[in-house]
Amino acid sequence: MGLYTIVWEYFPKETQEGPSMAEEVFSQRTTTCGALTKADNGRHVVLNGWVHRDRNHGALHFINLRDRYGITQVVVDDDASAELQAVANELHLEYCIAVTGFVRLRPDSMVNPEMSTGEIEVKAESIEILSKCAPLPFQIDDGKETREDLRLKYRYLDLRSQGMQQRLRLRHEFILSCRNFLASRGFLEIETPTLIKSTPEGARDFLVPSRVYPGKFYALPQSPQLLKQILMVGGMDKYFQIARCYRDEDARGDRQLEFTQLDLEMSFVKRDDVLSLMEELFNHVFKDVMDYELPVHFRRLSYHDALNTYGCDKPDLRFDVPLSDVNDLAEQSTFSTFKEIVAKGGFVKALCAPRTEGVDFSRKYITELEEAAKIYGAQGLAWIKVGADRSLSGGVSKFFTGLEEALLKRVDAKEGDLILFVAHESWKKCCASLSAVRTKLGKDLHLIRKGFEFCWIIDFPLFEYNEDEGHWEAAHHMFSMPQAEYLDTLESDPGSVKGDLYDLVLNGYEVASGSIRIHDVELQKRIFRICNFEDQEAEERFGFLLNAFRYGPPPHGGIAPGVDRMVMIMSEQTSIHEVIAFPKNTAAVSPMDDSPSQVDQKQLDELHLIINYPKPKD
RNA sequence: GAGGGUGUAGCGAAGCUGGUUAUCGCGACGGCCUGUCACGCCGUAGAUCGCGGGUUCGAGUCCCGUCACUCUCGCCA
Repeated sequence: MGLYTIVWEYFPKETQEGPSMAEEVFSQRTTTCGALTKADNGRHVVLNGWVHRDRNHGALHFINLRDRYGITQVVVDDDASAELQAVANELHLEYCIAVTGFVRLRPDSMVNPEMSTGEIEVKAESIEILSKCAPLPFQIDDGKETREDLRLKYRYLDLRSQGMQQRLRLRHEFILSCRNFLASRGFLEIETPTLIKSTPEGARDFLVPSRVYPGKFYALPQSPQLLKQILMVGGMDKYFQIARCYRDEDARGDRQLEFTQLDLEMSFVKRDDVLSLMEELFNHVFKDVMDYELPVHFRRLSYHDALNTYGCDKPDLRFDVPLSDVNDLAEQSTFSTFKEIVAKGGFVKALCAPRTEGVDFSRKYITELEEAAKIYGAQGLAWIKVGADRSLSGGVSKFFTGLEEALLKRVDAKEGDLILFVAHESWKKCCASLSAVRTKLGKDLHLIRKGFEFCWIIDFPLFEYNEDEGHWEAAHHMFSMPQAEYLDTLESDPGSVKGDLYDLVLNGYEVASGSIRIHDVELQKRIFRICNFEDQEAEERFGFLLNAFRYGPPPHGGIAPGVDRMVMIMSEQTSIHEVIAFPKNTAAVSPMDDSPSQVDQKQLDELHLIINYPKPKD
């Protein structure tokens, strides 16, 4: 960047056009491959870039020269010197070259309306090969899917593709727009350390051994949670940070070991202040970056309603297909499986798959849907077809005699639709399995609308019971404020306590999570105790936070949108690898540099580490 | 930790109920070509069919094991 700035300043525009100067003194780039138009006709230019296409007609030679800014057609004419012809014949794809020449208009019939530079071409006077390129391990941007591990191994080549260039640009613009907005609202960007104290907050920590203190470790932050709260105690009032976070858990398409959050925290705010700020932020950013108008306010759903209506706490609202409670109808039916589950206090829920052109609700397809439900714990998927004149047929229809109209009305079914049921003793598993069916239907029946559908999920439970460990733990994290009406019943009925918690959901992905925080020592200790941290242990692990809270902490709260996921969704991708320059694969390996790798014994010795290798499997 | 999918030339794919010389496109290499823009035309090389074992007269194809990648469950406040 600095280099080009210097060149521009050194050579004001008028002198750039003098061929002798540019040619003799500087073969430095004078313009980029996306900049030239017919207004530049006659200009003398130096372009740098890569050979994107090479069309050799013998005496006439076309080269598409590409850089980050675009593509310009370079022509080596039949009147070119023998020397220039020789260099042109030597070119191959992805050679890095410098082209000196004149901008000229293309003949009218040769204008390419597909290219922004399609009205002009550069007649080459000389071409310098800056560096050659070995035969490519895969073709860049040829429209075909290359195996991802190969793309990641040669990421530097993959990054040259138009898609990666556009997505990393979008990511830059997204972050820049967020920064600008937050700065304009008085937020300070403050960096917090990435070597911090390990605190058991949920995910497994990445640990960094201390050389100076044998047996002691730093942890990489899972989020700057406690540090940003302490910044609030420090009177910083409004803070944000583009924060790298680390979690040593198995990766997925939308989860990396390390990821980036737009972490922010505000003092003297209530929940709705945070929600409003985020709505304004994303309205600003989507308009700024994509010219996309979001609604001023996002829909809000309680956690309970989200599960009950869509079966999950991150519903994709780009299509409808709501879930209905049918316990009462199941009870009146003659289907013993349903009746038994209802009798045990379980749940029966149903949804209606709309008749869709080109999709046959065959037994085979219903089995596919059933498989999707079973992954989330359903024992089976019951079904009924709605025929002409609204008659019910197939599946469990015979058990619903006399209940036909009530059922049709409940799930809002029409002719040709398919009604699907899941029954389970657990409400969550019932919801989750039918939600999986809903999600599959959304894709298969092409129900998903274009666009961006945000919604808030609020009123989450503060605690969840951990069956394995035998105690309550924080559903979100231990620093979230219980809603005021539950303050007296925290200990007596943790399961019913709702927190001042909020998630932001976009197109079926959780894209941000936050809460109003606790800022009272005694309340914080009560939460620790409920989560099985006795005072002494809490003091050891979180003493620095509790100490800070003894010195006039302000009420505060915040949220942390995931940058990778946001940019992934904005660029219509389904993997965050597509918006990260150098991602790791699902096996936690970076195929390009082959990390993680072994280290020298000397390094281990300095860190006082002995490796206890796992025994090989028999 | 568990389940599904994939693995055939440098890349992307085809290869049927097992059958003898494993096919196509792109790329590479050589040649021709004055208006292309995914240029075109002619030719050449390039594959232990992920790896190991088994069944069989015969395995890319069937079976078992294993590895890699990938999706999902668990896990991820």
